[in-house]
Amino acid sequence: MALDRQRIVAEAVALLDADGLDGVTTRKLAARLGVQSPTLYWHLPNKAALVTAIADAILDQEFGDMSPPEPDQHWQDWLTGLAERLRRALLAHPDGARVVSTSQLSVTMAAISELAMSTLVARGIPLREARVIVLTVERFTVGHVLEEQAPRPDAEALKNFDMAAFAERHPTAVTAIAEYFQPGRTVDDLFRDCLEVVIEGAAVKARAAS
Amino acid sequence: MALDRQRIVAEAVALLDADGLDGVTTRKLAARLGVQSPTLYWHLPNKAALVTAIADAILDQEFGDMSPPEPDQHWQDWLTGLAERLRRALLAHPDGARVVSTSQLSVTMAAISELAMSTLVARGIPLREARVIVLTVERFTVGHVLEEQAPRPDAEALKNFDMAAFAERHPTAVTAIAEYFQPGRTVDDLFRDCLEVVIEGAAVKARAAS
DNA sequence: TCTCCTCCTCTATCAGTGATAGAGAAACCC
DNA sequence: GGGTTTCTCTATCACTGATAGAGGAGGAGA
Repeated sequence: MALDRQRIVAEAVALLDADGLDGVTTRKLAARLGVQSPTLYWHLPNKAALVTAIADAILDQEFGDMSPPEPDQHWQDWLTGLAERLRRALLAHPDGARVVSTSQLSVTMAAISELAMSTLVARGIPLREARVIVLTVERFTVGHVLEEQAPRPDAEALKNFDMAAFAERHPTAVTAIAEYFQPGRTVDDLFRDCLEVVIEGAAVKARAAS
Repeated sequence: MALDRQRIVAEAVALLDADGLDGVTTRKLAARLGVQSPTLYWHLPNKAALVTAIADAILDQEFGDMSPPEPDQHWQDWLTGLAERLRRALLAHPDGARVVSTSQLSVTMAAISELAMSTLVARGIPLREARVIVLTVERFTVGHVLEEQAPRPDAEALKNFDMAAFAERHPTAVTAIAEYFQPGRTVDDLFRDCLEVVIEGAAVKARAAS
């Protein structure tokens, strides 16, 4: 079982799943691979490269097959599906959004952007607007999942937190969150609702420009 | 010059400006304050609390005065201004977006959300839609600035990067970026264009719901 | 067969990180 | 003045990413 880049990255993803991004250390990763930690530096220049490789692996899992929309499918629906797949990819691993937002220049992310922009252009949307729309969707999605995956405040922090005072200062926000906890509603619905805002705006912009 | 929480945070922001988030270490911060590093732990429970305090300080700088819109101002324009102020606050310091997205439960961020949601509700938008719109704007903005502040790939990485092959694989994206570098256009314009997409969608949703 | 060379992994070590234990000074209260 | 609280100190821990440089294993060529 030779040690190569691919095996390192696969094990790094497993370690990410077990211990989160802060748990991905060169020593723990090396131990899992039955090797000493400096060995990794023969295969990778540094840890940032490892994180980028993890990001690509995470995205590849969901975007192994990337296809443009069917001819009869609205680009809005197709783009919505793309954003939902991106979110699914990020949620599939602890700190997934942090990993992808930390990584520099993921080739899979670039491929996603290329496919999305060219698809929109093929539907008659001018290049500039296509880019603006795709960037908006991508950055919103990453920002949203980043928040979804933010660590819940620990018990200690909650004990020092005056919920009553917070509710008094932020009545609208607190009521809104309470309203959201209606039976049957999940975090997926919140994302879908927010994404609809973005896609709706994209449709308006596309109509205005083409 | 007594050492208190406020002075610690102020110096931490100065250190952030000088060395970036990774440069904010307890030892360097303590040295700047003329103190030994364990002293900080009497004033702060841990480093996460420090980062949250920095996030609040950064946001406070731009949102010291928060005011609802003038009676004759469209909420769309007011919300656009709010998002632009948020972006300005994040861009004002290195890794500003990373700091805010890392921080848990910033009170200033909560105040911004409360003001924005209550403002939209006051304009007749139902609570649920108001929350969805505000969350979308906030998360898009953080996601966008996070990308804006991502470290540029270093010279070493660029040398191993085959630009021609990349352009061949991603013709639309590369052309779109080139188009963006027209004289007179700046990164501010790109943000404005993307934000317009979100706000336009928000207007559509608001009309449909109220 | 012997030698060289490249590939890959090793040991040893570095400087730096967040954090804790516990001593001790200073200031304030009774 | 004695006791207590408030704050800062020294010493140390376990752990991090990273580098230098030794050395083994295997193939290539003489």
